[in-house]
Formats: sequence, C-alpha cells, structure tokens
Amino acid sequence: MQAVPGYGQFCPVAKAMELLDERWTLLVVRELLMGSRHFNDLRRGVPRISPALLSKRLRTLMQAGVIERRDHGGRIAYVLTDAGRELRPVVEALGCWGARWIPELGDEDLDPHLLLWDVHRNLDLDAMPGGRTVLAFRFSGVPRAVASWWLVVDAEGVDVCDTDPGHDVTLTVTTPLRTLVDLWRGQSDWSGAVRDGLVVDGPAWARRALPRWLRLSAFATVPRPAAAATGAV
Amino acid sequence: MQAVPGYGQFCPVAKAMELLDERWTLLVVRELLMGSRHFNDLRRGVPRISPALLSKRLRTLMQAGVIERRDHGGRIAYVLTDAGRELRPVVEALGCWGARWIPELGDEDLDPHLLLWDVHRNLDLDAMPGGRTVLAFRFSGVPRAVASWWLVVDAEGVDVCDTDPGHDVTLTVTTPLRTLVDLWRGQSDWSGAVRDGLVVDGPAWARRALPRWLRLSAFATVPRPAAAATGAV
DNA sequence: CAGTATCCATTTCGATACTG
DNA sequence: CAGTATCGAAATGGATACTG
Repeated sequence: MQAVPGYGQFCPVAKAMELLDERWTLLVVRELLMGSRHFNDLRRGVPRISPALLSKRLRTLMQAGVIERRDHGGRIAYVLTDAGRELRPVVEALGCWGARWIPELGDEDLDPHLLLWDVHRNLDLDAMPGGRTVLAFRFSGVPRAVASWWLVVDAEGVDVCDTDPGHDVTLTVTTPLRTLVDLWRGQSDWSGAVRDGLVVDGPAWARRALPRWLRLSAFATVPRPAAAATGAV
Repeated sequence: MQAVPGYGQFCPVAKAMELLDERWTLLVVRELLMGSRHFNDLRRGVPRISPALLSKRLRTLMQAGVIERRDHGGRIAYVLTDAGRELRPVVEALGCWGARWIPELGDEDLDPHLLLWDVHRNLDLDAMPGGRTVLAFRFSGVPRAVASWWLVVDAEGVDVCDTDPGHDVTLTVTTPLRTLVDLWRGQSDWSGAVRDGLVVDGPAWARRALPRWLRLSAFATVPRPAAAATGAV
C-alpha cells in the first residue's frame, strides 16, 4: 500500500507542507491574500485551475482552518482565518525567493489575462483623474485573440475587457507582452521597457502620469542577486 | 494532453512553487539547512523517502541551482548554493506556521528514529561533561523493536543506537513517545512532560543538567495562538 | 454566480531489489 | 557509501459538460 498521504514526521515544516505542497493550494492562498473572495475571482487569479479542483482545494483549506466560507445573502465569500492570514509571511518569502532566483520565464508563463488582472488590482485610483479613464493595451507577438485589452476606470471601479468597450481611450500602451511582464515583475524599469519596445500613445499629461497609475508587483522591488561570475555587465 | 507541468504564471510565487511544491523537496532542503550533506544522512532525516526519489529530487534541485554536488575524494557532498541558503526564510516561515496552526499529530507522525536523529543533532556538547555520556531512552506504547534507543556522546561526536551499545548509562529517560515529541516541539515544557509520564533516572547532577544538554526544536519557542473561544483554559 | 459530475490519460510514487 | 533499475498500484488532475 502507498496509502500514507503525509510525511510521517512531527516536524512543523513537514506538517505545514502536508497541507501546502499540494498543487495550486498556495496560489489560491495568494489570491485570497491579494483580496479575492469569490469563486470566480479566484479562478481569474489562478486561470489554469479547473473549477472542480478549485472547489476541492477550498474544501481542504476549510478543513485545515485556513479559510471560512460565508454566505452573504446568496453571495458566497471565502475569507481567511487568523491561520490563513498568517500565511502571508510564507507567501512573501516564496515570492521574494522566486523573484531573486527564478528570473527566466517561458512563453507559456506570459499570460496576458493574468497580467491585466494583476495590473487592474494595483492601479492607484487616487492618482488618477476623476471621470472615466481608459487604458488600452496592445500586445505584439501574441495571437490576435489575446492581443487587445482595455482597463476601464471610473467611479464604479476598474473593469478588465478583452473586447473594445467603445469608450474614448486615454492612453494606448503598445508593447511586446514580455516587456510589460518584465516591467511588472521589476526586472526592468520604465526606461528599460521603452528600450524593449514599449510605446505609450496619448496626451503628454497622461503619458507622464502612467507610471504613477500603474503600480507594479509587490515583488518588483525585491533586490536581485548580483550577476554571477559568468555573467553580464 | 495534460503535459503542462507548471502553472503558466509569471508570478514569482508560482515560479517558486513549480520547484518547491513537489513532494519531499522542501524537506530535503530543510535537512540540508540543518547541516546534512550526504545521501544517507539525508535519508535519515527524511526517513520515508525512497532512494530513487531522493536521487531524483537532488537532481531537480541541482538543475534549479539550489544545490551543488561535490566529490570530496570519493565522498559525495550536496551543498547549498546561495540560492539554496536563501530558502531558509521560506522553511522558517513554514515551520513557524506549522508550529502554530498544526498542533495535532497523528500516531504515524511519531517516528522515534527521527526524534532521536533530531535530538542527537541538537545536543549541547559544550554543556556536557568530558569523557563518555550515554543517554538511554525507553518509549512506552510503541512496538518493542523501536522502544529502546541510546545516544552515545564522546570525543568522536554523537552516535544514535537502536541496540544496546554496552556502555554504562548516564541517564535513562522513560517516557511515552508522544510526551517527548511534544517536549521537543515546544508544546509542553519539562514540568509538563513529567506530568505526562516522562521519568528520568540517574544521578541528581545529571538529571538536573539534562534540560541543558537536550536542546529542543528550533520551532519550540514559537509562540502559540491563544486558545480559541471553544477552547481550553 | 458557484459550483458538480464524469472520465481517463498521465504521472507519481512507494516497494523492493540490486550495483559499482 | 551512493546510488540505479524496475514495477505496478494509486492518485492526480485536466478537459469538458452540466446544474440549481
């Protein structure tokens, strides 16, 4: 029989990993820490998980006391418990390590939908003008179907669209997908992104403001290790 | 095809977990951080891993740049790289979380061999007398074959024995296995352990010194959450 | 919106035995 | 000591379709 699911260790690291080393689990926790609460929001933040598996992971996390399921008048919300909130240091340590030591991304890691979802959550609404602001993104080097995106910002909040919402566009960002991902991750700054093909079209006041509107990943500021001896300048 | 092994995300947490969420991986890293360097030492610290799987995990960790394989005159050593050493905060965060939020242990988690292996690594040799010291452990409530253990401390270092080494015994610790595990993990202190059936036999000077010799898990001092509302006193 | 149900290809892993 | 070889049982989880 191979029916021993756990590690058979009393070590707290092992006991923690029995729960957390299952595929997807910590990414779901990350999304909850980022503020997602509803099933379909979680799916957006963890796009490749199947609904069945997300459902299973949520059940496991509930059993473990990491989250609670709440019914707010028909709307289901998953909220972190104290135990769940205390996973933030774990996720942060993993993210810092990943940012430092796994800089290379495969093409399959460059998910435009996820990128826009992340960006939309981090827009600095206070820095943006009143009324409606529309940011258009056009990615080069990706299939037509996922090349055009819009962020519509108004009093209601922020909407991510993959079809033209029809409003006047404030700024258009045209860029290789990888360039914007590198910027988001802090592997390049704005001037580096421009060197790598990012172009912003629109009125000067908005072009100048964009770097304040579009805040970057929480891990963008993690200091990177010095280049290895083999390495680049 | 389900041939996408990774998460398809550029998030540093996801990239880190692509490597680290594989079963056993982080426990191997934990052992390396604790000072193990050789294949069979790692097996002792991660008892239930099969040699084939350990070998595979080591290869993966090498490819990821977390460890290096060194041949010191026929003796193979696995040593952490900078990237590997920087996993310490990850392991610590996991251990702290596990110590706080997964206090319950199943009987299958109470591995006496692993306990002695951990204890032997943490003995405070400087606090122990010169010459040879022998600590005998007798666990109640476990199969005869794994009930008796000896730690032999001398100038050579510390040996873990599961058969009587034949030396004079300095102290004999008789205890339910779970009691000593709880003590090791910091879920009880010495007086609590004595209440839970731990008995130390031997000369008074040695009995008094034992708590200084036998240091506890690095996670023993993690503060535990206050009892829940349902809870105990 | 918030999930279930089903299916099976694929992978994983544990057990065991063996080797230079 | 430091692994490799082989095997098959079991679980995983991805794809897809469907439901209250």
